[in-house]
Amino acid sequence: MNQRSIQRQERLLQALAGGGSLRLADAAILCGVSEMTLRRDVSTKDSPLMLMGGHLVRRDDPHFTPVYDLETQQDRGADIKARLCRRASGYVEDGDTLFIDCGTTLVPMIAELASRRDLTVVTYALNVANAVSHFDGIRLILLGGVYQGVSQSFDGEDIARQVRGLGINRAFLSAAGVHAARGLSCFHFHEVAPKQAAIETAAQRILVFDDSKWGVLRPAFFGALIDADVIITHGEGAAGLSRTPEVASRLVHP
Amino acid sequence: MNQRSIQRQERLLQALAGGGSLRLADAAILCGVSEMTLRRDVSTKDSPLMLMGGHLVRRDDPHFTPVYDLETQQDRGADIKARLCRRASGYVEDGDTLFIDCGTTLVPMIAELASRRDLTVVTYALNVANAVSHFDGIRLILLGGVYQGVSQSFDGEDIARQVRGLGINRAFLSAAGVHAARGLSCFHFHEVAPKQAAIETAAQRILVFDDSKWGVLRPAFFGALIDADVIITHGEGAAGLSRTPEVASRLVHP
DNA sequence: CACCTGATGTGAGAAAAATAACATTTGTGC
DNA sequence: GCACAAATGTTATTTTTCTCACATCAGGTG
Repeated sequence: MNQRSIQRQERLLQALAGGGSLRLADAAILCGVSEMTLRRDVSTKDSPLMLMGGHLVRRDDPHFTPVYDLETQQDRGADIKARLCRRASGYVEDGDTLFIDCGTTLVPMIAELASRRDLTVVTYALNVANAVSHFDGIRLILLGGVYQGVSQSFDGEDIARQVRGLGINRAFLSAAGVHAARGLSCFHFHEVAPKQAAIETAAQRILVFDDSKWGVLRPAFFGALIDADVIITHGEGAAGLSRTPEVASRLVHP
Repeated sequence: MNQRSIQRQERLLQALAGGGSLRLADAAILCGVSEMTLRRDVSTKDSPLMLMGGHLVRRDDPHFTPVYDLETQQDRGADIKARLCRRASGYVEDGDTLFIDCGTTLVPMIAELASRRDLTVVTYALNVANAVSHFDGIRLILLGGVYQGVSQSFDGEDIARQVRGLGINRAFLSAAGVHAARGLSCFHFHEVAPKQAAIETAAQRILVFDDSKWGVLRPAFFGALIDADVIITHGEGAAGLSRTPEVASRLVHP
């Protein structure tokens, strides 16, 4: 990718900073080049922009990334997560206050919550908050702090204290690593405090993970398998757990 | 709009809850109807969905709407805000800690910040946080709390205390109403505390508003004109301010 | 300067999406 | 069951977007 091309894309990226889209024709005028040139810029794999029906959008804008892909579907991961989440949402009851962990695993669950009444969602993840914010019927409490781009979540000094101050019925927990002997781990240390606070205070702890996490260790440990009251997973993970006597009874298949 | 149509849209809305887009063809299969039917559903004015190049996306989000529309658009509002923000960003210096108020007025400024070094942005608005989160180079501090959909911002008990605990160089303030005699007002009472805390603690207070706000009173007052060290506006507002002796010197044209 | 190379522009044709017109189905009241 | 209206499906047509091949331009090098 050449220097000018990068400059142009920087410029467009700035124009799209607040989200939104830019018609290709307008973008071409803005950059003083032809539409074709921009098409070429964007068509490289690692471009931060993509083209959707004649409009430029940020490739990482969650509003535009395809969700489903009913036909082609190499997106098995998303499909599995959706199934796990559908199962997980079965535990939610009207009036609940839910803790929803960071990561992408639990995001599909939010759509399932729309039909419930009088829910409150507590989270420290920006992507979760964005998803919840679209539902007028769900009260959203975001625990703020310093933003951590890698996990799309916030690192606040007293997030743990705030969690303890809320009456959380159900905590939905994700993990980047789940190990029969070593328990639950994640990538980032700032996630440990809120996760532990949620485990500590929630009336029910529900762990959701897909089997790519099974048998894996990540740097930051935050709990043991028996900290979860319900474990929702599939495939390898489910097989492994069912052979683990002390938690086998908590396992739920999607 | 008929009952089934509404049901279908509800369903699709849920599928898109976590953000994302859906190919029209996939959506048609999902709903068990033809593409044409969905097109018709969506083509009504008050549909929550819109069609972009064969993909369904949510319409509701304010930043879905095209940002620029160089030729056709009568989107003067956005253009003016962009100009005001470009001016406002001139006050930012490397290493600053900025407070950025809620609303849409100040969002275009964030793009301008990309070239600065070592910035920290403090905000209590979700839309501002989302815009800032795309820039790796800017540290983001989001003041959390209970989400208020109407203003896309958070209402936290001790947001004001947190603001006072931060060393804010420059506060960029928006207002829904600016009146020569009565000062600065906004729609929602929960915005008052953070705004006042920012006014109180910031080394420099920069007020940005477009002239549709001039001469207007809104229910929640949060400050006086002289609370602003710099006032960036245009048109009627600028004319009015230049006739207001005690603040005329603070006025900046874009 | 002739020559090369990479970037960009142009226009034709292919593909996809939007629209419109008309056919068919579904549902409702009588 | 019939008549009617609304909703949906089907097909054809138009419009827009995408892609490709080739022309042009700018900058460097021997």
